[in-house]
Amino acid sequence: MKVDNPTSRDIADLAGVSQATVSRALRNSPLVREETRNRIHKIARELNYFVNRNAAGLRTHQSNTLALLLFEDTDGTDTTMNLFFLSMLDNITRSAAKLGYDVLVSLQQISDDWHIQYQASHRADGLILLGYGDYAEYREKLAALAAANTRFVIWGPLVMDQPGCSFGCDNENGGYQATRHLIDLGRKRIAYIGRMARRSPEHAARYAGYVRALREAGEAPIDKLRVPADNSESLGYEAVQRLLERGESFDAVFAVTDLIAIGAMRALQEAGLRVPHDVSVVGFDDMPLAAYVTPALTTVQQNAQIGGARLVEGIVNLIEGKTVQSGLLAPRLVVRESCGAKS
Amino acid sequence: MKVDNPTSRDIADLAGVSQATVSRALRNSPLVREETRNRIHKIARELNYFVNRNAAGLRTHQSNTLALLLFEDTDGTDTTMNLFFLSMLDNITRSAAKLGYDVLVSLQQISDDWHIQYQASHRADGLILLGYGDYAEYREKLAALAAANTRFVIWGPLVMDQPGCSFGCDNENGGYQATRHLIDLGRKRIAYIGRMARRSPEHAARYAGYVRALREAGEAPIDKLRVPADNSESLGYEAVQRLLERGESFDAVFAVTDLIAIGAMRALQEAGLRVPHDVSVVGFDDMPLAAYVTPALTTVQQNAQIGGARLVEGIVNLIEGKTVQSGLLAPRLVVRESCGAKS
DNA sequence: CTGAAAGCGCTTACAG
DNA sequence: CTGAAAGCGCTTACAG
Repeated sequence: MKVDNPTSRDIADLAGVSQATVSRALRNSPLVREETRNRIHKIARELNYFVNRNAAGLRTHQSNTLALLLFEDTDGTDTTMNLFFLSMLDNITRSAAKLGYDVLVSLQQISDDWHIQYQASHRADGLILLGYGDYAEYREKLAALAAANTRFVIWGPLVMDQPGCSFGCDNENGGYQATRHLIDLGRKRIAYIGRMARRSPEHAARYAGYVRALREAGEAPIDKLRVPADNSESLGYEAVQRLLERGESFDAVFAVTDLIAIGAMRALQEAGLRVPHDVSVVGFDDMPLAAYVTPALTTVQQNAQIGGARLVEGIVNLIEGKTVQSGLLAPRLVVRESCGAKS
Repeated sequence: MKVDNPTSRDIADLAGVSQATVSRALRNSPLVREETRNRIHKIARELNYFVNRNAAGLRTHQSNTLALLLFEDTDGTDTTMNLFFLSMLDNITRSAAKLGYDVLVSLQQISDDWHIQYQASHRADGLILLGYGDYAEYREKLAALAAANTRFVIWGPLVMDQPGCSFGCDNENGGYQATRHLIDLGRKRIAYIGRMARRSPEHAARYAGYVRALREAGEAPIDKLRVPADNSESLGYEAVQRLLERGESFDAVFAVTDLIAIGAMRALQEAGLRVPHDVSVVGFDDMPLAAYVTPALTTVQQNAQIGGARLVEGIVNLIEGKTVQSGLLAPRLVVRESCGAKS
């Protein structure tokens, strides 16, 4: 009665039916009589039997597995994204489990050789790509994936003509919400710190939202209040220093990331300016740190929960041969202390 | 020349050899003549051919996959662990990739039905278990896994008679280092905030290290300076308040986690005590937040990098039929500002 | 060094 | 409702 590595044939012998019937019963085929089915399930449970996925996969050409490829920034210091990805991972595995998929995780450098092989080797039925990187390089790889008929969805900005299907944060909307919040608080001269280049579409979109909010309020963006900065605390710090040295007058800062915002606050405070009394600061990302800095940072939060679910839904639909529309998810403004809305 | 879903047979036809030779060549068997091997590799590359893992796995009874099971605390609020796990995940996937294994990730509730099936279904060759939870429940599940002949390694405390093989932080040593650091700075009355119950072996071990350091310095632990607290900021805060209300005199706090330490610092500062001038504080975990609080927290850091590598090494050895010894990894004291060692 | 052949454990048309 | 049979794409003893 005890079999070491039971197969469907062992179950069949024990149940006195054919192996085919066992296979049908375990997949809950309506073709099998209920009594028979129950008997087979019972025996399988007793023997700790589980369908051999390799055999099933070989037969059906499916793996019921999604490959999640996480691309890391080359410098490796950007923990912000990692933290966001973690909650994504959490939500992706949950959503995938609900739909009967396992998740294979691989951390990659953008420069790595690419992973057409996940699908070609039947290890995964489709790919989910997460991670920001150099856009130009990224794009070329996506084209290669598409050319190889690989099914994939991307988390990231929606870009024209980009191969494949993507979901991402509506950065323009987020930039708008952040700026609008400052305007509603009566701020008049709002500095922008961050990149604007086409190579970083998410920053560009946030900037576009900033401009839209200003325009809507009848104002124009002020060039002198725009300081380019990559995503780091020290660059945010330096950017504000530059603004102060130049003697620009401003009563608010929209920092394109939380890290930049935190550096900006440090520079302001060192210069004797009070946040938010003298200058309001908004960030973007809602990294865990944001709630703990002083004053607690008001910022824009991407919705990892819905994002993860959408990605899984998207790739599973692609796997099932359905058409999938790219889409954007509206972020949420998290109001804390750094703007003076609460006091 | 273009084949849609090429198999080894397609390669064989193109190369004018048998399918068996293709299989051998692709696995770099020395049996195949070099010239033949190269020719086959070239054709495979041109066709974007990758070995069907299901077929190979079915034949060899291997999946070359590790299942990483992350157990979450039931309350779901404990981001500390999640952050640590993320860096573990990173290191685990890297180490696994080096040894030719993929990593399947699944987030689980301790209460979930357990996953003997990962191995039984040939989806994974072995399991890596990460996550703290109710110890008694945990243990029962481990016994079930062991009974089903599942290969697994655990990240966690080393416990007597625990089924399976485990690697973990040497918490006793960490508690010792933290306390020793305080003693070396001249602190005399060192409070301990954290649990001590047998149900949380890691806290108990940290406490044991605390006691050892005191004893070594010729002191005895003072019962009145010991306040039980679970892992949260507010409980750390309350613990110190209680200490202060009771009028205990103390010049240092060893908090069994960073979150507790941060709450403790808040309570001290609100009471008008200066950290580290009046009271030194050490934490444990080195969560990302630790570097950013004021004063920056001195704490004990687990080595996720080595930890991840050891787990992978361990499970792969088990898979290969080798014997594996459980082991502990010494943590590292990260000296920042909260103890006064730097000033 | 290479080939013919068996077989891993399933799923699913086909036949009854 | 059930069974006999084919076949998914590999790996590997066996034979030469």
